[in-house]
Amino acid sequence: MWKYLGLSVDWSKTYATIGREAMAISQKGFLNLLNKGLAYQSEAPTLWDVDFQTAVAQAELEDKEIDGAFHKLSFKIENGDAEVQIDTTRPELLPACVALVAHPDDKRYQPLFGKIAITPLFGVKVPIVAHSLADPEKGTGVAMICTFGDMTDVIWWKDLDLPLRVVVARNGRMMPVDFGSDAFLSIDPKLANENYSHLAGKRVAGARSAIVELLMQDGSMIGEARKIKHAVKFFEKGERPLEIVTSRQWYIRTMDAIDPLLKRGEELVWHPQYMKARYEAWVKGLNGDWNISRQRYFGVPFPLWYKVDENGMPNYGAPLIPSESDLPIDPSSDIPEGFSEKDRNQPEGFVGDPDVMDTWATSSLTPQIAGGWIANPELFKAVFPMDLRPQAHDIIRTWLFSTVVRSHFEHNSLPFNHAAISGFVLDPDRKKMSKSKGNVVTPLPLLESHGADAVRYWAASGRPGVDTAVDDGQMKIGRRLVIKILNASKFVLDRLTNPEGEIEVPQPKTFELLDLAMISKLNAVIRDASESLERYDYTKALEVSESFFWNFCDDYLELVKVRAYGQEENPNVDSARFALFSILETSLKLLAPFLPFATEEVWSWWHEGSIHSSKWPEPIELPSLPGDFDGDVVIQIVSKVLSEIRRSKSEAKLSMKAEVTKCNISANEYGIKVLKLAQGDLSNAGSVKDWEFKLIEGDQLLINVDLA
RNA sequence: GGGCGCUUAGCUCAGUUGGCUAGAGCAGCUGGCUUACAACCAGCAGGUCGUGGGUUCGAGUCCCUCAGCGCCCA
Repeated sequence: MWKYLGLSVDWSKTYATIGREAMAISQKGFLNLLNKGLAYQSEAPTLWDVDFQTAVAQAELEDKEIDGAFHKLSFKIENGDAEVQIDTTRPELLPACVALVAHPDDKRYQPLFGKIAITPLFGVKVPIVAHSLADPEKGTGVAMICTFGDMTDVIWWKDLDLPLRVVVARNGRMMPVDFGSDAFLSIDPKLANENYSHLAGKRVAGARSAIVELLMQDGSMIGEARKIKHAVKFFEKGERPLEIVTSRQWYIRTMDAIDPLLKRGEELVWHPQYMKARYEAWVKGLNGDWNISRQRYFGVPFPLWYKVDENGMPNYGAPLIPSESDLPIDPSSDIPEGFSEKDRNQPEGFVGDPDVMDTWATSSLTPQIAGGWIANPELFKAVFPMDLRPQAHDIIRTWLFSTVVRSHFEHNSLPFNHAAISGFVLDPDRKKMSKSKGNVVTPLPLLESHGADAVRYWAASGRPGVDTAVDDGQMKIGRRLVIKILNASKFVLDRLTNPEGEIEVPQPKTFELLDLAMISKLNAVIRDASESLERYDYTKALEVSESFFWNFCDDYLELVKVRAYGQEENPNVDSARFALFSILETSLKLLAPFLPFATEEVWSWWHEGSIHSSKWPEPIELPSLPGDFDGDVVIQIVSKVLSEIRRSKSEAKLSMKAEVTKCNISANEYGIKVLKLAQGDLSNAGSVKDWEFKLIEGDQLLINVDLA
């Protein structure tokens, strides 16, 4: 497909993010972080997908609005008859309740702070506490704090130094719990365990309906559940809300590096510039270190083992680290130095780290992988930091961000100097494509029906950062430009072909004003297109080149056509042919990045090598325009007269070939000078038999056409 | 709820630091076989620049308000 598109790729320099090389680089990168103290492991509450059975990082989260319901529960207060009512969307976590919380300024509940409430069904004593994150507007204003219902529970647990009561297992089921044990002290363990037996082993959703029934029977649920919509965290690929579990995970210390990472964002040149804001918003919004552990089968394993003590407990504090030259390793099959396979998973032996790395932990090293960080240090030195990261805007927070993080820590530099952020390709109705909607337009059929040049022409009309709909019309215009190039090239080259069939470009002794003016316009286009490309404004570069070329075909080519045939008496044939050739050759080069196949085809008509490895055009050096003539103005004046002649014929519904008996011009001295110099070409192009010039003051150019 | 972007002709889009009567292509309409091209050419018509204010001699452009659309995030 890339070849079909005409991408100029060095196929000897491809890379993959799976395989031994990528694995070795991921592991080396990780070990370097570990050595610098920038990677650490911690036993902490982690967002957990119960279906994928793995931890999930902040970058992979997605909030989804789902249906939920508030359940109003009544808690008794110790030593008295008073009650307090709470609203919760997750009644099944009642056995995990560790406290009740209200806002410190909430007058309704201030008298309760410091008192003890007793959970219904389970008889667990929980303190009533104050915290500013409790929302007085939400439900009754009192929330129950559980292990862990959401990220706010984690904050409360940390801030308020609360105990843990884990009831949800990593598989998403209610785990066995013994009420009466230290963590689950209850005033009535027998009843608590009896109630819990209805929940144990059930999935969260099943446990919810079971406990609602128990609460109704018990009388501690007030009224019916009230349906609400609320935002819940999901793994972006997951189908069930995330749970929060406590587990051992590896982290990269990004939180300490927020300021330097913001500075990296400043250093990077963004195309378009405003995309930097996305990066900055993401970095400023980070709320925890980057969790790179994943509990999956497939992935790059952490290259570590742990010694196991005599009781069978791994010593996570002192991992056994392989030497860099042994990378990549797989701790589940490779053996740390000083041990043998029979020591695996044995007391006094070792155990491999069971986890693998987040895929972004590898993708964040793509510049290192592509640059041959380990295998080809010379190449790496030459290409790193890279010039350009091209990518779409949706993965600024993942791919771009994580690559910047790794490069910052590993090399103290940016991974690339420019980031070109593209928009999405939308379907023809400007809707985002998605597999579920079935509106995906794949590139290959487009390429087959319109041709690669036409598709590229359309694609180039999408400016950096701007979403672009699949547009058949635009591709047809590209197609038309391609055909125009072929035809115009044929005409120009035919004029330059000598009897031996070779292309011969004459060096004129003198130049016609019109030819010089056109070349000076071309020079301006070269400068404009080059500058635009430097700014990554490829759309502008295409636009100026295309409109110049179209103009060249419609006006200039018609004007010099007859002269270029070389049949007139004493016309400056060489000047016309030289200009035609120079303009064509340069236009081909200017359009080559956008229409690689058509331009290459034409190029091959008289060249051996590829146009794509030819030199980018520079302004053509020529004798300057005589007197005070300005190229733009000259072309403007001549075109104006030509188009006036055409308009007259069109209005008279005549053929363009129709004869003009006399063309009457009123212009200032400058205008008349220009037109007299271009008179021959204009007469040819407009079939004008006679001219009359009248000198007038001012800048007006009046044209009166007498038709036969 | 926050951030960013978009809103200009029927459609797709240009429009630089504010500066002549707001541009292009497509579609539409009227014509034309013209020795590169009818897969083409010429011409014509088409806009209250999303709304409402403000700054200015002057606003599509700068500032504020509101509305609609889109993306990202909470």
